[in-house]
Amino acid sequence: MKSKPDPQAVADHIHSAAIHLLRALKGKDKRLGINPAQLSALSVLYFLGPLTISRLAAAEGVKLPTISRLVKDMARGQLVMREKAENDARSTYISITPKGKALFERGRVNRLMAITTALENLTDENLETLGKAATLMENAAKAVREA
Amino acid sequence: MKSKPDPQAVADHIHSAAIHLLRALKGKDKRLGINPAQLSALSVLYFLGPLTISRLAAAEGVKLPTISRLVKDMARGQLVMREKAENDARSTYISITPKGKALFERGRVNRLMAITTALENLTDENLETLGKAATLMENAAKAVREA
DNA sequence: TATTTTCATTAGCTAAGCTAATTGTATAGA
DNA sequence: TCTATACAATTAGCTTAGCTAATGAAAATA
Repeated sequence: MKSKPDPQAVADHIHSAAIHLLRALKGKDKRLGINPAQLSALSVLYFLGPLTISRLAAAEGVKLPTISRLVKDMARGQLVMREKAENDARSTYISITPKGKALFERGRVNRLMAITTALENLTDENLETLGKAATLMENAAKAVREA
Repeated sequence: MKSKPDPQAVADHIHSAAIHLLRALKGKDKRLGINPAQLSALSVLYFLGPLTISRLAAAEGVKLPTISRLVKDMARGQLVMREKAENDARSTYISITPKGKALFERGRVNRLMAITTALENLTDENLETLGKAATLMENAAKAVREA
Protein backbone atom coordinates (compact mmCIF):
# COMPACT_ATOMS: atom_id res chain seq x y z
CA MET A 1 0.00 0.00 0.00
CA LYS A 2 2.77 2.42 0.91
CA SER A 3 4.58 2.65 -2.40
CA LYS A 4 7.31 5.24 -2.09
CA PRO A 5 5.79 8.54 -3.29
CA ASP A 6 7.72 10.29 -6.06
CA PRO A 7 8.07 14.03 -5.37
CA GLN A 8 8.08 14.84 -9.08
CA ALA A 9 4.85 12.98 -9.65
CA VAL A 10 3.23 14.52 -6.60
CA ALA A 11 4.34 17.97 -7.73
CA ASP A 12 2.86 17.36 -11.17
CA HIS A 13 -0.39 16.16 -9.71
CA ILE A 14 -0.88 18.90 -7.13
CA HIS A 15 0.03 21.53 -9.71
CA SER A 16 -2.47 20.25 -12.20
CA ALA A 17 -5.15 19.94 -9.53
CA ALA A 18 -4.62 23.52 -8.38
CA ILE A 19 -4.93 24.81 -11.95
CA HIS A 20 -8.12 22.90 -12.55
CA LEU A 21 -9.73 23.85 -9.27
CA LEU A 22 -9.10 27.56 -9.71
CA ARG A 23 -10.24 27.52 -13.30
CA ALA A 24 -13.44 25.84 -12.23
CA LEU A 25 -14.06 28.48 -9.59
CA LYS A 26 -13.45 31.46 -11.82
CA GLY A 27 -16.52 33.46 -12.51
CA LYS A 28 -18.49 32.01 -9.63
CA ASP A 29 -18.73 35.42 -7.98
CA LYS A 30 -19.43 37.50 -11.05
CA ARG A 31 -22.91 38.51 -9.99
CA LEU A 32 -21.67 39.80 -6.64
CA GLY A 33 -19.86 42.67 -8.31
CA ILE A 34 -16.59 41.50 -6.89
CA ASN A 35 -13.84 39.47 -8.49
CA PRO A 36 -11.51 36.85 -7.03
CA ALA A 37 -8.51 39.13 -6.67
CA GLN A 38 -10.50 41.75 -4.80
CA LEU A 39 -12.04 39.10 -2.63
CA SER A 40 -8.63 37.75 -1.82
CA ALA A 41 -7.28 41.18 -0.89
CA LEU A 42 -10.37 41.99 1.15
CA SER A 43 -9.83 38.74 2.98
CA VAL A 44 -6.37 39.81 4.03
CA LEU A 45 -7.61 43.20 5.23
CA TYR A 46 -10.51 41.56 6.98
CA PHE A 47 -8.36 39.19 8.96
CA LEU A 48 -5.15 41.15 9.40
CA GLY A 49 -6.53 44.66 9.72
CA PRO A 50 -5.18 47.83 8.03
CA LEU A 51 -2.00 47.40 6.01
CA THR A 52 0.13 49.54 3.75
CA ILE A 53 0.08 48.84 0.04
CA SER A 54 3.50 47.26 0.28
CA ARG A 55 2.59 44.95 3.09
CA LEU A 56 -0.65 44.03 1.38
CA ALA A 57 1.27 43.16 -1.78
CA ALA A 58 3.69 41.04 0.21
CA ALA A 59 0.84 39.29 1.98
CA GLU A 60 -0.72 38.45 -1.34
CA GLY A 61 2.58 37.52 -2.94
CA VAL A 62 2.21 39.98 -5.80
CA LYS A 63 4.01 43.14 -6.93
CA LEU A 64 3.15 46.66 -5.84
CA PRO A 65 1.40 47.89 -8.99
CA THR A 66 -0.94 44.96 -8.93
CA ILE A 67 -2.23 45.84 -5.50
CA SER A 68 -2.11 49.53 -6.20
CA ARG A 69 -4.60 49.19 -9.02
CA LEU A 70 -6.72 46.77 -7.08
CA VAL A 71 -6.97 49.18 -4.18
CA LYS A 72 -7.88 51.99 -6.54
CA ASP A 73 -10.76 49.97 -7.90
CA MET A 74 -11.90 48.93 -4.46
CA ALA A 75 -11.63 52.46 -3.11
CA ARG A 76 -13.81 53.69 -5.97
CA GLY A 77 -16.40 51.16 -4.89
CA GLN A 78 -15.94 52.23 -1.28
CA LEU A 79 -14.94 48.75 -0.19
CA VAL A 80 -11.72 50.07 1.35
CA MET A 81 -10.42 53.38 2.72
CA ARG A 82 -7.06 55.11 2.52
CA GLU A 83 -5.41 56.73 5.54
CA LYS A 84 -2.10 58.55 5.53
CA ALA A 85 0.42 57.07 7.93
CA GLU A 86 1.30 59.45 10.76
CA ASN A 87 4.98 58.73 10.91
CA ASP A 88 5.78 58.32 7.21
CA ALA A 89 4.26 60.52 4.53
CA ARG A 90 5.11 58.00 1.85
CA SER A 91 2.93 55.28 3.25
CA THR A 92 -0.81 54.84 3.12
CA TYR A 93 -2.78 52.46 5.25
CA ILE A 94 -5.62 50.61 3.62
CA SER A 95 -8.52 49.43 5.70
CA ILE A 96 -11.76 47.68 4.93
CA THR A 97 -14.99 49.69 5.17
CA PRO A 98 -18.23 48.37 6.63
CA LYS A 99 -19.52 48.07 3.09
CA GLY A 100 -16.43 46.09 2.13
CA LYS A 101 -16.82 43.94 5.16
CA ALA A 102 -20.40 43.13 4.31
CA LEU A 103 -19.60 42.40 0.68
CA PHE A 104 -16.69 40.26 1.65
CA GLU A 105 -18.77 38.21 3.98
CA ARG A 106 -21.43 37.65 1.37
CA GLY A 107 -18.88 37.12 -1.40
CA ARG A 108 -16.77 34.77 0.55
CA VAL A 109 -19.68 32.63 1.46
CA ASN A 110 -20.94 32.48 -2.09
CA ARG A 111 -17.59 31.90 -3.66
CA LEU A 112 -16.64 29.14 -1.35
CA MET A 113 -20.01 27.55 -1.31
CA ALA A 114 -19.11 25.95 -4.59
CA ILE A 115 -16.11 24.21 -3.11
CA THR A 116 -17.83 23.62 0.16
CA THR A 117 -20.66 21.85 -1.53
CA ALA A 118 -18.18 19.72 -3.40
CA LEU A 119 -16.46 18.87 -0.15
CA GLU A 120 -19.50 18.28 1.97
CA ASN A 121 -19.87 14.69 0.97
CA LEU A 122 -16.34 13.82 1.87
CA THR A 123 -15.45 11.82 4.92
CA ASP A 124 -13.85 13.59 7.85
CA GLU A 125 -10.68 11.76 7.04
CA ASN A 126 -10.58 13.20 3.56
CA LEU A 127 -11.29 16.66 4.88
CA GLU A 128 -8.41 16.26 7.24
CA THR A 129 -6.17 15.23 4.37
CA LEU A 130 -7.15 18.36 2.47
CA GLY A 131 -6.53 20.54 5.48
CA LYS A 132 -3.04 19.22 5.95
CA ALA A 133 -2.36 19.43 2.24
CA ALA A 134 -3.38 23.09 2.20
CA THR A 135 -0.77 23.88 4.81
CA LEU A 136 1.88 21.94 2.91
CA MET A 137 0.95 23.82 -0.25
CA GLU A 138 1.26 27.18 1.48
CA ASN A 139 4.72 26.20 2.62
CA ALA A 140 5.65 25.05 -0.86
CA ALA A 141 4.38 28.34 -2.30
CA LYS A 142 6.53 30.25 0.13
CA ALA A 143 9.55 28.12 -0.70
CA VAL A 144 9.02 28.63 -4.42
CA ARG A 145 8.61 32.37 -3.97
CA GLU A 146 11.84 32.56 -2.04
CA ALA A 147 13.76 30.30 -4.43
CA MET B 1 -6.66 15.14 17.82
CA LYS B 2 -9.55 14.47 15.45
CA SER B 3 -11.49 17.67 15.83
CA LYS B 4 -14.40 17.57 13.39
CA PRO B 5 -13.15 19.35 10.24
CA ASP B 6 -15.33 22.20 8.98
CA PRO B 7 -15.89 21.95 5.21
CA GLN B 8 -16.18 25.72 4.90
CA ALA B 9 -12.85 26.28 6.62
CA VAL B 10 -11.15 23.57 4.61
CA ALA B 11 -12.56 25.05 1.41
CA ASP B 12 -11.25 28.47 2.39
CA HIS B 13 -7.85 27.09 3.19
CA ILE B 14 -7.39 24.94 0.11
CA HIS B 15 -8.63 27.75 -2.12
CA SER B 16 -6.19 30.20 -0.68
CA ALA B 17 -3.34 27.71 -0.87
CA ALA B 18 -4.05 26.97 -4.52
CA ILE B 19 -4.04 30.68 -5.38
CA HIS B 20 -0.78 31.28 -3.61
CA LEU B 21 0.96 28.24 -5.04
CA LEU B 22 0.06 29.07 -8.62
CA ARG B 23 0.96 32.71 -8.22
CA ALA B 24 4.33 31.68 -6.86
CA LEU B 25 4.95 29.43 -9.84
CA LYS B 26 3.96 31.92 -12.47
CA GLY B 27 6.82 33.02 -14.62
CA LYS B 28 9.06 30.11 -13.67
CA ASP B 29 9.12 28.92 -17.27
CA LYS B 30 9.47 32.23 -19.06
CA ARG B 31 12.88 31.52 -20.48
CA LEU B 32 11.69 28.26 -22.05
CA GLY B 33 9.55 30.08 -24.56
CA ILE B 34 6.45 28.35 -23.30
CA ASN B 35 3.76 29.55 -20.94
CA PRO B 36 1.76 27.68 -18.32
CA ALA B 37 -1.38 27.28 -20.39
CA GLN B 38 0.53 25.82 -23.32
CA LEU B 39 2.45 23.54 -21.03
CA SER B 40 -0.77 22.33 -19.52
CA ALA B 41 -2.33 21.62 -22.90
CA LEU B 42 0.83 19.92 -24.14
CA SER B 43 0.71 17.76 -21.05
CA VAL B 44 -2.73 16.52 -21.96
CA LEU B 45 -1.71 15.75 -25.53
CA TYR B 46 1.46 14.12 -24.31
CA PHE B 47 -0.33 11.75 -21.97
CA LEU B 48 -3.64 11.22 -23.72
CA GLY B 49 -2.54 11.34 -27.33
CA PRO B 50 -4.29 13.17 -30.21
CA LEU B 51 -7.57 14.86 -29.34
CA THR B 52 -10.06 17.10 -31.05
CA ILE B 53 -10.25 20.72 -30.00
CA SER B 54 -13.49 20.03 -28.18
CA ARG B 55 -12.13 17.14 -26.24
CA LEU B 56 -9.00 19.03 -25.41
CA ALA B 57 -11.08 21.93 -24.10
CA ALA B 58 -13.12 19.54 -22.01
CA ALA B 59 -10.01 17.89 -20.64
CA GLU B 60 -8.66 21.27 -19.63
CA GLY B 61 -11.98 22.48 -18.33
CA VAL B 62 -12.08 25.57 -20.52
CA LYS B 63 -14.23 26.81 -23.39
CA LEU B 64 -13.59 26.09 -27.05
CA PRO B 65 -12.24 29.48 -28.13
CA THR B 66 -9.63 29.39 -25.40
CA ILE B 67 -8.15 26.16 -26.70
CA SER B 68 -8.66 27.17 -30.29
CA ARG B 69 -6.37 30.14 -29.87
CA LEU B 70 -3.89 28.19 -27.80
CA VAL B 71 -3.62 25.55 -30.50
CA LYS B 72 -3.15 28.22 -33.15
CA ASP B 73 -0.22 29.64 -31.23
CA MET B 74 1.29 26.24 -30.61
CA ALA B 75 0.81 25.19 -34.22
CA ARG B 76 2.65 28.31 -35.36
CA GLY B 77 5.52 27.27 -33.13
CA GLN B 78 5.26 23.73 -34.50
CA LEU B 79 4.65 22.24 -31.09
CA VAL B 80 1.47 20.56 -32.29
CA MET B 81 0.00 19.38 -35.59
CA ARG B 82 -3.48 19.43 -37.05
CA GLU B 83 -5.01 16.45 -38.82
CA LYS B 84 -8.44 16.32 -40.35
CA ALA B 85 -10.64 13.60 -38.93
CA GLU B 86 -11.50 10.96 -41.51
CA ASN B 87 -15.07 10.43 -40.52
CA ASP B 88 -16.12 13.98 -39.66
CA ALA B 89 -15.04 16.95 -41.71
CA ARG B 90 -15.86 19.38 -38.89
CA SER B 91 -13.34 17.88 -36.49
CA THR B 92 -9.61 18.28 -36.35
CA TYR B 93 -7.31 16.11 -34.35
CA ILE B 94 -4.45 17.83 -32.56
CA SER B 95 -1.30 15.90 -31.82
CA ILE B 96 2.00 16.80 -30.26
CA THR B 97 5.06 17.02 -32.56
CA PRO B 98 8.52 15.72 -31.65
CA LYS B 99 9.54 19.32 -31.09
CA GLY B 100 6.58 19.83 -28.78
CA LYS B 101 7.37 16.65 -26.97
CA ALA B 102 10.94 17.71 -26.37
CA LEU B 103 9.93 21.18 -25.24
CA PHE B 104 7.29 19.77 -22.98
CA GLU B 105 9.72 17.43 -21.35
CA ARG B 106 12.20 20.18 -20.72
CA GLY B 107 9.52 22.66 -19.70
CA ARG B 108 7.78 20.28 -17.42
CA VAL B 109 10.95 19.40 -15.62
CA ASN B 110 11.94 22.99 -15.16
CA ARG B 111 8.55 24.22 -14.13
CA LEU B 112 7.95 21.54 -11.65
CA MET B 113 11.43 21.53 -10.28
CA ALA B 114 10.46 24.49 -8.19
CA ILE B 115 7.65 22.61 -6.50
CA THR B 116 9.58 19.39 -6.47
CA THR B 117 12.44 21.00 -4.65
CA ALA B 118 10.02 22.42 -2.15
CA LEU B 119 8.54 18.99 -1.64
CA GLU B 120 11.72 16.97 -1.51
CA ASN B 121 12.29 17.53 2.15
CA LEU B 122 8.87 16.31 3.10
CA THR B 123 8.27 12.98 4.71
CA ASP B 124 6.74 10.21 2.67
CA GLU B 125 3.65 10.59 4.78
CA ASN B 126 3.26 14.23 3.82
CA LEU B 127 3.81 13.40 0.16
CA GLU B 128 1.10 10.83 0.43
CA THR B 129 -1.21 13.40 1.96
CA LEU B 130 -0.56 15.73 -0.94
CA GLY B 131 -1.13 12.98 -3.45
CA LYS B 132 -4.50 12.14 -2.00
CA ALA B 133 -5.41 15.81 -1.71
CA ALA B 134 -4.63 16.35 -5.38
CA THR B 135 -7.13 13.69 -6.34
CA LEU B 136 -9.75 15.17 -4.03
CA MET B 137 -9.14 18.59 -5.54
CA GLU B 138 -9.59 17.27 -9.06
CA ASN B 139 -12.89 15.79 -8.02
CA ALA B 140 -13.94 19.03 -6.38
CA ALA B 141 -12.99 20.94 -9.53
CA LYS B 142 -15.12 18.62 -11.59
CA ALA B 143 -18.03 18.99 -9.20
CA VAL B 144 -17.74 22.78 -9.26
CA ARG B 145 -17.60 22.79 -13.04
CA GLU B 146 -20.71 20.70 -13.25
CA ALA B 147 -22.61 22.66 -10.61
C1' DT C 1 -35.70 17.98 -47.58
C1' DA C 2 -35.56 21.41 -43.99
C1' DT C 3 -34.22 22.24 -39.45
C1' DT C 4 -31.40 21.80 -35.67
C1' DT C 5 -27.19 20.61 -33.56
C1' DT C 6 -22.27 20.34 -33.40
C1' DC C 7 -17.17 21.64 -34.36
C1' DA C 8 -14.32 25.17 -34.91
C1' DT C 9 -12.90 29.90 -35.73
C1' DT C 10 -12.92 34.94 -35.33
C1' DA C 11 -13.68 39.31 -33.08
C1' DG C 12 -13.68 41.77 -29.21
C1' DC C 13 -13.97 42.16 -24.09
C1' DT C 14 -12.10 41.64 -19.17
C1' DA C 15 -9.06 40.39 -15.28
C1' DA C 16 -4.86 40.00 -13.21
C1' DG C 17 -0.42 39.76 -13.44
C1' DC C 18 4.23 42.00 -14.93
C1' DT C 19 8.30 45.75 -15.87
C1' DA C 20 9.88 50.38 -16.43
C1' DA C 21 9.52 55.13 -15.50
C1' DT C 22 8.03 58.89 -12.40
C1' DT C 23 7.03 61.43 -8.16
C1' DG C 24 7.44 62.40 -3.57
C1' DT C 25 9.48 61.43 0.97
C1' DA C 26 13.10 59.56 4.32
C1' DT C 27 17.47 58.63 5.71
C1' DA C 28 22.63 58.07 5.74
C1' DG C 29 27.06 59.90 4.97
C1' DA C 30 30.30 63.46 3.42
C1' DT D 1 23.60 70.63 6.48
C1' DC D 2 23.45 69.04 1.95
C1' DT D 3 23.45 65.48 -1.19
C1' DA D 4 22.97 60.99 -2.69
C1' DT D 5 20.58 56.90 -2.13
C1' DA D 6 16.69 54.18 -0.89
C1' DC D 7 11.82 53.42 -0.43
C1' DA D 8 6.43 53.94 -1.11
C1' DA D 9 3.21 54.43 -4.32
C1' DT D 10 1.37 55.50 -8.78
C1' DT D 11 0.98 55.51 -13.82
C1' DA D 12 1.59 53.74 -18.42
C1' DG D 13 1.73 50.14 -21.25
C1' DC D 14 2.38 45.15 -22.15
C1' DT D 15 1.02 40.05 -21.77
C1' DT D 16 -1.67 36.03 -20.75
C1' DA D 17 -5.63 33.49 -20.26
C1' DG D 18 -10.03 33.33 -19.78
C1' DC D 19 -14.96 34.64 -21.52
C1' DT D 20 -19.38 35.56 -24.81
C1' DA D 21 -21.44 36.35 -29.19
C1' DA D 22 -21.53 35.82 -33.98
C1' DT D 23 -20.42 33.10 -38.06
C1' DG D 24 -19.50 29.19 -41.31
C1' DA D 25 -19.53 24.61 -42.48
C1' DA D 26 -20.81 19.78 -41.75
C1' DA D 27 -23.70 16.22 -39.67
C1' DA D 28 -27.79 14.46 -37.63
C1' DT D 29 -32.59 14.45 -37.20
C1' DA D 30 -37.54 15.50 -37.82
